[in-house]
Amino acid sequence: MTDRENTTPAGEPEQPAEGTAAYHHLIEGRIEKMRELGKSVELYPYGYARTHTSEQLRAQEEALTAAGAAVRVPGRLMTKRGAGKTLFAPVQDEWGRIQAYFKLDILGEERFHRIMKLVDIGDWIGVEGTLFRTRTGELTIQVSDFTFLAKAVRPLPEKFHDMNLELKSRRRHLDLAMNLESRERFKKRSAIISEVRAFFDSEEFLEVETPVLQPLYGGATARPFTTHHNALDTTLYLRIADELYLKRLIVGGLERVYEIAKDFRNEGMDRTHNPEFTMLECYAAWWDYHQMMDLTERMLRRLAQRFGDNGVLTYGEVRMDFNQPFARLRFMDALAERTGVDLMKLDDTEVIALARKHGIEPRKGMGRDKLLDALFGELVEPGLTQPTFVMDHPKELSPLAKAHREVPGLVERFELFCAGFEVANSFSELNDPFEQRRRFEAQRGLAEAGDDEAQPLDEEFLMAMEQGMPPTGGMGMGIDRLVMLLVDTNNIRDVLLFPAMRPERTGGEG
RNA sequence: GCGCCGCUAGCUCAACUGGUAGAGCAACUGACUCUUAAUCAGUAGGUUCGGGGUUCAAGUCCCUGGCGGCGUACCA
Repeated sequence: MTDRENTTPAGEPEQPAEGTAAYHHLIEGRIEKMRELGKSVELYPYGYARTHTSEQLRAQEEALTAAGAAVRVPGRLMTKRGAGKTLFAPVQDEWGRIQAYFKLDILGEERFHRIMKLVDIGDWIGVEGTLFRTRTGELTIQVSDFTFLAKAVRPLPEKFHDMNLELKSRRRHLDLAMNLESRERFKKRSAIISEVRAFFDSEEFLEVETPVLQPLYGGATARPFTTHHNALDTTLYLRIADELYLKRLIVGGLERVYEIAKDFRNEGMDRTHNPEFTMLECYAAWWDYHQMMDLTERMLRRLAQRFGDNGVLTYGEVRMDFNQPFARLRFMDALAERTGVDLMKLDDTEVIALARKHGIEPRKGMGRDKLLDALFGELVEPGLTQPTFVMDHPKELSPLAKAHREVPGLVERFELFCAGFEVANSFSELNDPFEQRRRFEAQRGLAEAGDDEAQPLDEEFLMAMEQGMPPTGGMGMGIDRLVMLLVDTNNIRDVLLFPAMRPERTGGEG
């Protein structure tokens, strides 16, 4: 939209600017009708005594019809199909639509004129009457009376073309009003998150909350958002992960904790990345990554059974069967298989050569292990369509993971891949404070070499670990990605009610 | 970041090698007492994203800025 739209402040619709734009004429016309309507009805009443939702009417049709029961249903007027002295108009509530039938004979001149001429598409009304089926078989309310509930001064979008993704994302209220499948998708997101909570509750995890505003960020490799606290006159960061605080709770003796919360990462946005996103993290004392793997598998299977087709999910062209035991693949084995080389035996220059051979140009600050990770992303990840655990990653990539109990240079970590993208990340958590300090120091080395995502050393976190952290397994899962998988979309904006958008402006300076 | 494509009525979109900017829906007027993308007749609605340029003439060509989509790179 342009600034034109902003010249009609919401607070004073009585005095629309004398604009030349047609938009004003549409709004002016509606305001004019509202004035007329205001002479006979309350324009903004305080509530409505509903007896049924549209969904309940369908479910209880037989009983309601037999009894000739009067029902009262509020909703939004979606279209008007007038035929002289009658009017059919579907009324839409959260659960769907119910058609209302207005008839001059029944309503009388004044009320019929009101619905026919003064109530606009988009307005909210409550209809009262009895149920019947029309000649064509549609369940309909024979309206004996109706109540005006709220005015739509601004018209809704046109009804039978799809809005584009930008409009849907920027004006989510319109998307939700016009597209019932969009509503269903977001309701499903809610149901998925509820199910995740139910799962963790059943596994006897405690849901906790940790700070969003942190004096030091950590727990992931990413650039943070920075803000300032006035009273303390200090810099604070929006968290990039919950990890370091949740581990302090483990130190404190809470043995199983989880958190579902927003993380913030100051990086590029695209089809699969939003600057703020919802993360699940969980930690369990006495567990290692094998038990976390089992937990993750149980959780995904439960979600696939509830939200998929008996444990089978369809994502684009891909069918994923979550009933079968998930594949388990070692990071190095997968790379060796795709490259034909045992990478453990290569020195650094040979790794660089191999990366170049596969089109990966080493960037500043990219160590050997980051190159391996890039190679993995390039060669292996796209092929991981069925649920697959990738295990035992190089150490440098995972400064918070415990060294592998058998293979030097690796850590006990897994990532879960489905449909080619990462769904979960987990490790046997490092709980040796001396080793943890050395890992932070190594990260500092990376930072000095130009890696601006390297993790800063967190002295307070180390202090907690020095006071004794039990053996612990941890796991993180991007909830938005999970929802994308379960609702079968490849765009994160389809699963975020209000995805980040560039602010709208009225044009450049020239 | 980079590359490609796009931005025209409230919404969805047309407009040939530069030559008077159109349609459907929405709106307005009228007809119609079982419609459902209701139908029929008529009316109105435009700073063609902003700025600059070339030209007798620019929605169209050039420059520049804004916003979006897709691809690509990094990250979940």
